[in-house]
Amino acid sequence: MAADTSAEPRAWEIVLEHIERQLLSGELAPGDRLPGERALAAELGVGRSSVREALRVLEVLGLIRTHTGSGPSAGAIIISTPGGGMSALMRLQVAASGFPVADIVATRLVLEASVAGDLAAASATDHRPDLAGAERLLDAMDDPGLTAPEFLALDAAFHLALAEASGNQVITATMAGLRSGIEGYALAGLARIEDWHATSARLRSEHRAVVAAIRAADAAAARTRMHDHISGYYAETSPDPARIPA
Amino acid sequence: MAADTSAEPRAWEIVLEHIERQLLSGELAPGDRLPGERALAAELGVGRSSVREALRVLEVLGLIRTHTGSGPSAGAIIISTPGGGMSALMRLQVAASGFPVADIVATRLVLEASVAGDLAAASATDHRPDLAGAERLLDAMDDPGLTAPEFLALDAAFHLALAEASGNQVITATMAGLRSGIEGYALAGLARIEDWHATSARLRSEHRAVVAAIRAADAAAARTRMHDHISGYYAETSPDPARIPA
DNA sequence: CTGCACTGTGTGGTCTGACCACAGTAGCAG
DNA sequence: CTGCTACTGTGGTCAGACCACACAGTGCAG
Repeated sequence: MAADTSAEPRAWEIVLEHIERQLLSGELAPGDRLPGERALAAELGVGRSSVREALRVLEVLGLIRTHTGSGPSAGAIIISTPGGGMSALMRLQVAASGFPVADIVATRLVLEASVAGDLAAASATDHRPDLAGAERLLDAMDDPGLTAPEFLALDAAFHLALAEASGNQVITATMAGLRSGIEGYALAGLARIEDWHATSARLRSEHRAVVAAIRAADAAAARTRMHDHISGYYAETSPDPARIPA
Repeated sequence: MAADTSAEPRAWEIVLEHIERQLLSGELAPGDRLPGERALAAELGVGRSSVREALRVLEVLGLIRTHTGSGPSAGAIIISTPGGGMSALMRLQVAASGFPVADIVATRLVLEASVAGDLAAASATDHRPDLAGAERLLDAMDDPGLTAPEFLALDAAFHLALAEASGNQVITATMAGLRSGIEGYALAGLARIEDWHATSARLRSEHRAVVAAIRAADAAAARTRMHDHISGYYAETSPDPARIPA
């Protein structure tokens, strides 16, 4: 119960905070190479294993990429791929029952409807969003030879492409994570679909309708169409139809 | 270019996947204790340091909590505190310039407006949301002796309380993370406020207005009031007024 | 002089063994 | 029965060793 002002951080936390500080101060920036593990350990007065634990965290969080060997691409390099860390977080939290699937779907609903509305609004300005990538995916989804899982992968890529078109990296990364979190459920839900051919046709038509609303700069339509699209698919594949997010 | 089907995962990934599998299969559930690090290492045929790297990741992600010593509370225990992992992720991504602050604010805007609207809609049903905690925070914010940082802390808690009242754990955790990511900016932005007394009064009045709209089951008003509340504060404290999320 | 094989060096990746602080528990002394 | 003392097992940390890898230089063969 003593008034411990220090709290004695663990060794790996020292490393993490050191790197975070250097990141905030600009001493380290994306593209830079971190000092070697041995050098970092000596510099901070901790063991190499503690350094490695911190680096492992940074790697999973999508902040660094490590390569063995020598040369300019070797070592730990600062990157910024938020999607990876978000996906790992969501996947594991779902696995540990920290995130109910229904909440993930509800969040996706909110974000995607907002993205669709924003894209439509942007279409009315001179900063028209680039939907070429998304539409290429829609064309690919028209291939009748696709299996259901292949179709779902393209579907996920389409939704992600819309998020990217919105330009909001946080929403893009979050949606990538949300999608990863429910990927298992999405695949399992396929079994609940009676007529895949009809469902696929409906999904494709809904996708086109969303894009059309965006291109027409009809924000309200874009929002509701995206909302109904996701909500409808979830209702069709959910094992518990009672708990459908509004 | 040989057809490597294995790809030889790294040792710590083996551990991570093992635990994730056990989580998904129900073999491990929140509250359970993981085997000791030495036992896990022996069981999976990896070194203890590799096990520790995986556990460190799980800890930062908010999936386990570790305690030294002996007894029922010692060891690594499965928990589910998504907020922690989300906060670390956002904080570090902001530090590494992976997440622009403007995108975080924009995301917060979307989520909080949605939360406010949903709470208002719920107020019209018999499942009225519990706003007692949020209102207690509002009362605390009326204390004229508060410093600006103290006020901001209560403000953050208030917004989080609303998210919690919505019952969506994903949104709650995400908002906690978003908030952590821009905490530094929020504190730095205080310097840009000319008349803190007036700003504080306005913020408090806006908070009350949002809660009033929720209680009145006026979803549209709740949404717009929350939207304007956040957007307005950000406009006041942003160093770059040009980039205000719509 | 050119080109290729070889060795050198530094990187992350991993394992092992050791020690520490800590907390509960069993056992002993009173 | 009470209270103290070792004991045991936990995570936390460190040091050292070895490996695979990839580049950089060297030196020999042509």
